[in-house]
Order: sequence, then C-alpha cells, then structure tokens
Amino acid sequence: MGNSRVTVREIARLAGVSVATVSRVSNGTGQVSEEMRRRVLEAIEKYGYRPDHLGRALAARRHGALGLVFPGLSGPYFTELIQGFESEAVPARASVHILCTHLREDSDDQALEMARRVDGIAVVGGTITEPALLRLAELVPVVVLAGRGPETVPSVGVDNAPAMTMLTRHLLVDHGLRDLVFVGNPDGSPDVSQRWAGFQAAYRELDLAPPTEPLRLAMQQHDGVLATERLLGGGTPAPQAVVCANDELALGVLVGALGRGLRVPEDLVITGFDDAPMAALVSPPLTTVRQPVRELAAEAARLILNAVDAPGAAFDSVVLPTEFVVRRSCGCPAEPPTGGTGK
Amino acid sequence: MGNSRVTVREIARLAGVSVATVSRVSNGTGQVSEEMRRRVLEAIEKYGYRPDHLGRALAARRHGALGLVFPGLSGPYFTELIQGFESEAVPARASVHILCTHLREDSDDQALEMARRVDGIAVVGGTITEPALLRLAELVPVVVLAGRGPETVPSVGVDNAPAMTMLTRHLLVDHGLRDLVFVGNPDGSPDVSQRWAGFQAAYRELDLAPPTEPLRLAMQQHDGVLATERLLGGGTPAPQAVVCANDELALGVLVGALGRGLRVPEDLVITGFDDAPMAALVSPPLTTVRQPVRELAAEAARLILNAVDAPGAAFDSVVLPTEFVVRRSCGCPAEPPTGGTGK
DNA sequence: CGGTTAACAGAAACCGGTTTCAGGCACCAT
DNA sequence: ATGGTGCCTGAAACCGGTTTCTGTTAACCG
Repeated sequence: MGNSRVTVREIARLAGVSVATVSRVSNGTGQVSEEMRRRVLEAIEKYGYRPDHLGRALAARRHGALGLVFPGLSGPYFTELIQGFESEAVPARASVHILCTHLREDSDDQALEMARRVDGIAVVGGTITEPALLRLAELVPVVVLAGRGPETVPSVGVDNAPAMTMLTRHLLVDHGLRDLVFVGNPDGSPDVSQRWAGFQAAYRELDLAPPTEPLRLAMQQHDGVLATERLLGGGTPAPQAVVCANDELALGVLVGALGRGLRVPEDLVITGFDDAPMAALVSPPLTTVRQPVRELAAEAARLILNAVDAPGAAFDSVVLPTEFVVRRSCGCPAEPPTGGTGK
Repeated sequence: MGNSRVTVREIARLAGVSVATVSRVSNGTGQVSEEMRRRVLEAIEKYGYRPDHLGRALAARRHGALGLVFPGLSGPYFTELIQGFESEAVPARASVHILCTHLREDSDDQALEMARRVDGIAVVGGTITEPALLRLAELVPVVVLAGRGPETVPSVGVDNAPAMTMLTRHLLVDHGLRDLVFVGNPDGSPDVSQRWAGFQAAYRELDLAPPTEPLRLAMQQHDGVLATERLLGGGTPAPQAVVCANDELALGVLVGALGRGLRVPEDLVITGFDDAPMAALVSPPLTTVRQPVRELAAEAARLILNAVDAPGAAFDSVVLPTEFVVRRSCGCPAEPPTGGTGK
C-alpha cells in the first residue's frame, strides 16, 4: 500500500541536489536557481513526491489541524456549526478533528488529549468544565463557541438574551398573552440559559412576575412532541403560548399540537429560535429568531487560525447580531409576501 | 503556551537513564527492571511528561486517526453516522477527522489529501468518484459506508432494495394502491438508487408498469415540503401515496400535506425510510423502514481499525438487516400499544 | 586587480519520539 | 575455570521533513 514512500532524500539523490534544496523548492522558501528548481520539480513530478505530513508537522511544530468539541450532534444547529467551521478550515489547509463528548465523565480529558493533536480548538459552550477550558487554553488557542467562557478565553456567540426578551415582549405586549411556558433546559447550555434569562427579563420589564421554572427538556424535535404531552395532556391547564429554546423543539410542539387537533396560533401560540429552514415552511410558519449559526462557527475558525498564525496576539470575543423574525405562529397575520391572510 | 515542552531526552537525563528506557517505560514494551521503572515513572510524574503525538506518530508510521468523508451534513442520518463512527474510534484512541465535500469539484483531491493524515477512511457512498476511491484504497484501508464501491473496496450497508420492495409491495398489495410517487434523487446516493430500484421492483413483481421517474429532490425536511408543492399544488393530479427516500422527506411531506388540509392516510399515504425518532411521534406515526445507522458507522470504524492493525488481511463487506415498521401513515390501523383507533 | 557583497548550494543539526543492536552482567551447568 | 543463557541497558540509527550555518562562486565596485 502506498507509492507515497518516496522521501526528500530520495528526490534529492535523484535530482542530484541536497535535501535542503528539495525542501526549499517544495515550499517555495529561500533562493533557488532556475536550473536547480527545474531539476527538482522534474524529479518531484516524475516520482510523484508529496511531502509527508508527519515529518513536516514535526519539524514545523504545527499540526495543520483544528479541533471542534461539542456535546452531541443533534439537529440542524450542530450540522450547520460543523459545516461553518469546516468551510473556513478547509481553505486554510487545516483538517478538522471532531470530538463528541456526549457529556461523558471523561470529556475534559478527551478535550485535553485533543489539544495535543491540533493547533487550536473551538469548544461549544457548556461542553467541558471551566477548569478544563482554562488548562486547554494554556496549550492551544481556544475559543468558546455559543456561550461565554472564563474572562481569558475569547468566545463567539449571539445576543441571546436581548433577542429572547424582544420575542417574549412581543407576545406579552403586542399579543397580550400572559401565560407563557418556556421549553428548554437552562442548565444544558449557555445559549439556553441566556434565552431563559431573556425570557424572564421581558416579564420584569413590565413589572410582571416571570414563570419560575422552565419545562426542562433536551433540544430535539421529539422532545418538542414530548413537551406537548406534558403541557396539553391534561393535568395542568394548557398555556397560551409555548416559547421554545430552539426551532426543533418548536417544530415538535407544533406537530404535537396539530396532532391533538389544536389550531395554531388560535388555540396555542408557538415560537422558536434559530430560524431553521423548516421554520418558514411549516404551516403556520414559525415566529422565531434568526441567528447566523454557520457564520458563528466560521468566525470561530477564523479567530483560531489567526491566533495560530500570530501567537500572543490577544483576540477578542465576538457577538453576532440576531434578527427577530415575525411569522404566523405567534398570532400575527400572515406575512404579505406569502399571500393569503389568515388560515 | 504549553508546559508540555518536556521531551524524552530531558526525562532521560533527569532520571539518569537512557531515552530508550524512558520510551520502554512509557509504552510498557520490552524489559525494564523495577528500579529503573520507578525512577522513570517518578520523573515522568514530577515533570508532567506526555509523549508528543507527532514524534510518536512519525516514528510509528501511524497517525492514530480515522477519517470520515461525507457529502454534506443534513439531518439525523448523518449525525447518527458520525456519532456511531466516533463511538468506536474514541475508545481505540483514534481521533476522527471529518471532510464534508459538499460535492465540490475538488472532493477527490481533498479525500486523497486526507489519506495522508489518517490511518484509514470511511467514505459515504457516492461522495467521491470511483477512480478516486481506488487510489484512496491504495494509500490506506478504506470502506464505503452506505453504498457499494468497486469490488476491491469493502463496504458496509443495508439491504435497501429488498426493504423498499417490501414496503412498496405492502402499499400495492395490502392497501391496493396503484398511483405511487417516489421522492428522492437516485443519482444522489447509492442508498437512494437502491431504494428507487426496490420501489420499481415491487411493481414488476406484480406485472405492473412501475413509474419511470422519481420526484428528484434532496433529502432534507424542507425538500419534503417542497415536494408537496409540486405534487399537490394542482397541475398534475395528486398521487395516492408518496414513498419517500428517507424519513426527513416524509416528515416534510406530512407537514406540507397537513398544512394543506389533507388527511393522512385517508387522503394521502406517506411512507419514509430510516425510522428516525420523529417517525413514531408524529401523527399519524410514519410507516417506515428501520435501519441501524449508528451500528453501520460503528461497524465501518471497526473494519478500518482491524485493517490498520492487521494490514494485508482482506476484510469483507457487511450488509446489516433492516426492519419494516408498519405504523399508521400507510393506512394501516393504529398500533395496539398506541391506543385509540384512527384519528 | 583586490576586496566586498549577494546569490545560491549543501552538510549537519534539529523536531520528539521508537527500535535495533551490541554489550555488560549475573547465574547456571558443564 | 569455561562457556552458554537471559535479562537489562544504552548508544545510535531511524522516521521525514525544515532550518541554520558555512562555504563557494560570480558579479560588482573603486
């Protein structure tokens, strides 16, 4: 297996030059005469020489790889994240290592282990402990993706709380609703934690007492279906509106609610967060908050790549803006461009 | 950055032994006296020595990494794939590199590039060209994931065609339907191609003329919504059943159909493939085919790891079984455990 | 024409490990 | 005493590159 067994020294011998010259030619560094360059390139071409990654990495003290650590892989959010990260890493000739911790006990150790194989790491907020994050940052450039880490570790995120406050305010003020329930686990991720805080803040702005407890569930579509069983299955009175921590949950709730014969938004208002592709396509279309997930991850990758190239240069945190997207599921009339009013 | 600057030679000096001994102790290879081992371990502990990955990899001619190449990252299918792969790689102390080709022009080159950074690669069927696959297999152990490659390259997949034939036969025979439309692009992936073939085969079994063209769409949920627009938007007469290439499409079609006021399965029958978590939770629950996606990827990882450990040992292709899951969306009565019949 | 300088090439050191190989030593059987 | 046998150990070679440092050569200048 492998014709790629041809090394610098062989090429050097075949071209009748020194290894230094071969290295210079293959890297385009230093001064090489036209004659030498031609001879070397000829040999490289002829024998199909490709410099070995490990040798090069060892000498250069650089792996040419970036790491991405996240808790689990569920739904469009994480796939967008990965793709955004990848889209920035690949052009920089950096390969992407992933680590999916599943919130295992040894997540911290595995992240530390990864640090020894890559040049920089993006960690999704809430995936590893804060001490581990700090130790990680001592080894390689680190950025926290979607969330905030310790002061010294830069992060890339969106303005979750204000966005959620705006959305909640819309329901409370413009639609006059009072009995809202928030679905999502604030302890699960910084994102959700901030959204929960923003949700409560909207109540306080109006001198209302906010709900004290969210409906704690994971973030997948089927958790949303589960939520409808809890909320609409009798027992407690049904809420007026379900404010979901992300679109997937909202879609699940929507499917569950429609499945029970409820009309949305007449009988139940539902909102999401993310503006996933499906949000605009379901009926009624979902009122949500658009966040630039892909761009978020791309920005993280860029920050890391910069930090790798220019060690020492402090790099700042970034907060990307969100956009409140009003559609039909909150009770607003159908948007003009969609045509047709109401149901 | 990094206290991890301590090397074998330093430890050797500090412990008053040779580097060979340090290497032997840290790897547990060869014979080392108790006294030496103690001294070395003490030094390792004291100075926090961790062998450098690159040095080790270079010397051992092994990267300690596995690659996973796929076209794009959409929906639960790919996330399950990644997690299954990862779950097998991590315990083997192999890191996971991913490459998301997006079907770019240079996919082949990028895959070959990856081959020089990992010990083995799993390629999702249809992601790179066949010649590239062959060249790849010359460099490292390769397995095709979900699909079949050239004879010489082993693959891991499921029995797509028979499963889809069984499902289609169920609609044709048990429900007496005739006007079915298949949604999915057979040119997009071997999986879909096989399912499309199985779909047509069911017609032929009954001496019926199968549809000649599928509705060619991508595989995401919103493509399913798109499908309803094409199929139910007037123009052509609506079909009796929509046979989707995967569950995501089916969920999209379901959402789209319900949004148009259709009753499922009374007005329109819908089926999926995969048995994603949501399939059982929507109403009506989705008739589909369960395939062990996670196990598929795990098996691929195992095959590769074995091939890496025992080079030369031929390794065979694997076909995992599927299971036909009958629920309500095909027109069958609600399952007993679910309780409640019909709507 | 002698001396300075710039351009270029190669020998050797280096990155951080693993592994081969030869030798030292203790122990045992002749 | 001698030779053989195992067990340990360390020097040195090796993995495949990059980079420093030294030296040669030719061009240029006064």
